[in-house]
Amino acid sequence: MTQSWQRVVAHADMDAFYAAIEQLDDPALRGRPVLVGPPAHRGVVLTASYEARPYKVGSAMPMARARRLCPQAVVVPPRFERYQEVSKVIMDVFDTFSPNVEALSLDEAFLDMTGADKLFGEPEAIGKRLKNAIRDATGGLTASVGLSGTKYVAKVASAYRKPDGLTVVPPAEARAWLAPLPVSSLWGAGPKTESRLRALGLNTIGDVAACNPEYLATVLGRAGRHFYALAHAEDARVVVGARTAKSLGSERTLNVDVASKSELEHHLRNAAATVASRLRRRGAHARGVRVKLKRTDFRILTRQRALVMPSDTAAELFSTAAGLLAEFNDPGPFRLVGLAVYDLADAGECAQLGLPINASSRSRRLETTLDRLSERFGSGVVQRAAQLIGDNGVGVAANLDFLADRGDQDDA
DNA sequence: TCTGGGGTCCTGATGCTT
DNA sequence: TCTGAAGCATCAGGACCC
Repeated sequence: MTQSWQRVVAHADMDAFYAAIEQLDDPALRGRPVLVGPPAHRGVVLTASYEARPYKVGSAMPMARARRLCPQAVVVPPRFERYQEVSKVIMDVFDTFSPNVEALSLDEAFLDMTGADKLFGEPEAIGKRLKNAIRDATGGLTASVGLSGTKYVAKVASAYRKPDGLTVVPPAEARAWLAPLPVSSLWGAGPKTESRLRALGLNTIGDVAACNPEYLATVLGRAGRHFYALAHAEDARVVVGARTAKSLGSERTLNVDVASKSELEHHLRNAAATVASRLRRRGAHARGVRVKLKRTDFRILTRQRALVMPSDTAAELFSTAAGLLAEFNDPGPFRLVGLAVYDLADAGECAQLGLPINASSRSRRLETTLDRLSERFGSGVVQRAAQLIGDNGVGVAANLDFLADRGDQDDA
């Protein structure tokens, strides 16, 4: 009975989302092990279909290793635009169930279903209707759904039976239900924290619940108190609807490790163009720029700098990033180059702050042109175009516009 | 054996201001 | 004018999530 439920939280998680879409779109892939991931030398599996999982293949596994474990698997490059399209369909379904939906990623979301029993029935009925609605709207994709009184327990419940699962955990039973699960099921405890907990003799969530909270706090700091609360099925976090991004970035693992300044700048210039384009699409400006380099030993180095004026132009992001590049006291080589912006001012804030449009109309037009070329031809062309524009402004832009319209890469 | 790309949040160190 | 403490902001790195 939902009377004993102060809140009803549902968590819906699509099963092997990317791989399932590939199998939906290509009947020849159905029933076969499918690995979605970059076909390039360096890369990891984004999603493995359930047919591949008996071979111990899973997400984040190096692609080379996955292919060895499951040589008969079909490797499919990701099609993010298609996944976004299907995600939109699923999110629209969620919106018909609750006015308060918190998307966590393309394929999962929390739904606050408190008070919805009159409309949809008991929690179990809500879960069944939600799963059926997703299947109907997508043409056959399955989701696993968990329902409980808190976000944390609903999330663990959705992962409890996969694929195509439905698990309802009444709040009164939540603590006992969590107790036998491994500590790795604590939300926020990754491999490092799991090792630390196990070293303390804490192997299950029940062990953590029985532990002295002061001791946990001493050992793990604030996270210790957080894990203690979760182990007691206490989670006051509410479902939050629309959330705004706090940072955004673009990074690339390079095919070949790079040490030279000019090559690093080349990659930073491309990243700046991508990020600036995304900022403008959102009508946002950034107040800071961060550069990230990954050494060949996988150590990550970062340097950041606040901007004098919030900006949304590739030129300003790049010039700041290039300045930061000089601050790394490491000769490299590096396997990854990234650029991110943080402390974003959205369109409303920009208007409130009376922010000038940073780019002149001329350079703004050039930037727009580069964005169009980047989307159509890739970053190499952008780089070349940026060099050309350095030589000859508006006339070059006009030509690039024309070429972009023609879709003629060679001429560009 | 070989480790992505997009993010968020937390912690400790450091430097500035009062 | 100098000095130290406290508070705060910023930065770099780490851990985590999907």
